[in-house]
Amino acid sequence: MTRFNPPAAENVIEVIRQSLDDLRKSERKVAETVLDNPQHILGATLAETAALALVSEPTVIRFCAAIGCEGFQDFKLRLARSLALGTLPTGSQLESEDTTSELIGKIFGYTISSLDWVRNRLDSRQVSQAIQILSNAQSIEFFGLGASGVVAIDAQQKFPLFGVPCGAPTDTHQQIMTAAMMKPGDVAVVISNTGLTLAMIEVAQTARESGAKVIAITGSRSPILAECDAGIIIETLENTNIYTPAISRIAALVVIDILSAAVGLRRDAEHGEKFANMKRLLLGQRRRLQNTKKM
Amino acid sequence: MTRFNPPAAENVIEVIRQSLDDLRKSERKVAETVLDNPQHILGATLAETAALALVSEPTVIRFCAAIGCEGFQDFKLRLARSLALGTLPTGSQLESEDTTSELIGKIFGYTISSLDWVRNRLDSRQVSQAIQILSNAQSIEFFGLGASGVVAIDAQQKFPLFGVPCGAPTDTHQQIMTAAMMKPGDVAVVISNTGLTLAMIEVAQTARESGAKVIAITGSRSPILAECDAGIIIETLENTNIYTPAISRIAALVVIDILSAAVGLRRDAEHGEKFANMKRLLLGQRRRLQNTKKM
DNA sequence: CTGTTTATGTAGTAATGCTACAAAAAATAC
DNA sequence: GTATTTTTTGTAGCATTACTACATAAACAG
Repeated sequence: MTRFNPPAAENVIEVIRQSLDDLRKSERKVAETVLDNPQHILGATLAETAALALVSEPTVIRFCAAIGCEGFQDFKLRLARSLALGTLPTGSQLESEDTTSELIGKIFGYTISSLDWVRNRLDSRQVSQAIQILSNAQSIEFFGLGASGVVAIDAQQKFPLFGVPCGAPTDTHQQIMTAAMMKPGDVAVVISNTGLTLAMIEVAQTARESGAKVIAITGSRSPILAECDAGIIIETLENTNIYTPAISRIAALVVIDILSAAVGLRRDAEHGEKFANMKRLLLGQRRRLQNTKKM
Repeated sequence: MTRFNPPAAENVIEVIRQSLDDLRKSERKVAETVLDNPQHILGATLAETAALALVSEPTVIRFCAAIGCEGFQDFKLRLARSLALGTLPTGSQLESEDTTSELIGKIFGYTISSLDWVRNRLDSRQVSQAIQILSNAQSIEFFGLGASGVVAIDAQQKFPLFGVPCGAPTDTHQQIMTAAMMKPGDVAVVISNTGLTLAMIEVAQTARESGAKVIAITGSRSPILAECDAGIIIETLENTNIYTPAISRIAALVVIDILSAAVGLRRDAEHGEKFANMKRLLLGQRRRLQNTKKM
């Protein structure tokens, strides 16, 4: 009776992909048909789906049961939910005739669905490894150029909140100097979307030679990983359109959020209380700025 | 026959809310029932929904038609899609026992649904106004501190791609100086999540006195708006949890994407071709960095 | 090759969504 | 205020749809 544990679904599409091997031959035909064009299945009826997969209707139903759904209807609902994110960017080619509302919808939609895509491809083991290293860091330096430089600066603003002193030098000379001055116990986080930028590869090498641990955050399985102790790959869907928002930097910011939250939670017991004060100090800063104003 | 133009749906829940006034009495009962507990309707059948709203089944169907759906099934699918975003953050309180996978899921989920929230509350007229001003700018200066400073730097990296020279001074003294040196035809974009930071208010005033147009990007209907020619309010849901990702900076980046894309599209005819070159130059820059390396 | 298990399809059933029509309510005209 | 039209809502029936019991076919073991 029991074939395998029914995967408690959240993202059906992902579940189907993972269950592919456990399915029977004709059930797999259904699975492939669904994966091939999920959007179309949404509009289709049970009979149509069966015809499309060249199987009988009950097989489709058994397929639904196999992936943990109550029935075909339930399956379609879950599918709709999964597709809500993945579907958003359809027809999101920006056009100069677009109204502002359309532009807002398209760019937000594209950003949201891209983030979903990134999430599904993020390797939690890579992230765990990075957290492990960061948790034990005495100090952290973030390195990046261009858009990745923005991410580095952002990270440098977040981590101190959890009791880790850190920096983010912005120009290549400062970066190499800082990397050269690092010492065992320190951690260097090198951010490079392409992973090809030579200046960044060099920073990674230098930091490592100085005895620091090196973590890379990059957009693909790129050369820079060879110079690092841990690497987080943020896979974004390439989009050649000029006006397309650069999703990689936003995805990287979210990863920074994850890392800082994880490190923060680990240090919670020790530094948790300090945070409330920090926030009050920041508030005070805003007041004090008024007095030091006119240069 | 024709009652009102059927709203081409995207987010059904939003459509329902907007259509409330145009609906008939008993259709509105259905609408309210759905809005009251959309999650429950997803699992319900047509008959159940009708019973819950104390109306007949055809009324429910007419309701579906009125909000632009093909029928009850179609309505449920669209509802599922809308809810996919809105439901994500449930139970996303971060806990120190969370596994890395859970952490990733929660933070991405929170970010995604927050962006959806922001999108639904963004006033396209405010954005249009900002686009209008930016399109005519001779040069643009972005101002921000802390997390907003990161956004300013990001913006300063994007806009030049579309033919607008710009800057983003980072410390308060540079900011005031730059603001004081601006001239008619220039545009200052002042980014402040709180909208209370005095240094930023001052920058806005100074820039305006210099004859520049001033645009504010802020988190609420805040005092800084009084000093500006246009304002974009990015409403984010406050979350007091320490480790919660700062959604406002990410939302602001998306807004920057929208603004830059819009301005870019407007200048398309003139500057569109230049972009391809720009990208090639950037690639070359990566190579050249190797030679200038060792300080 | 035979018996057993597993996988798939056929045929029928219950229920679901939908439509034609009628009743009721509201609006308008006189 | 009544009559007539228009609009709104409900009733009853129909066509489809999803699903289930059973039978057949395929795979496998001995």
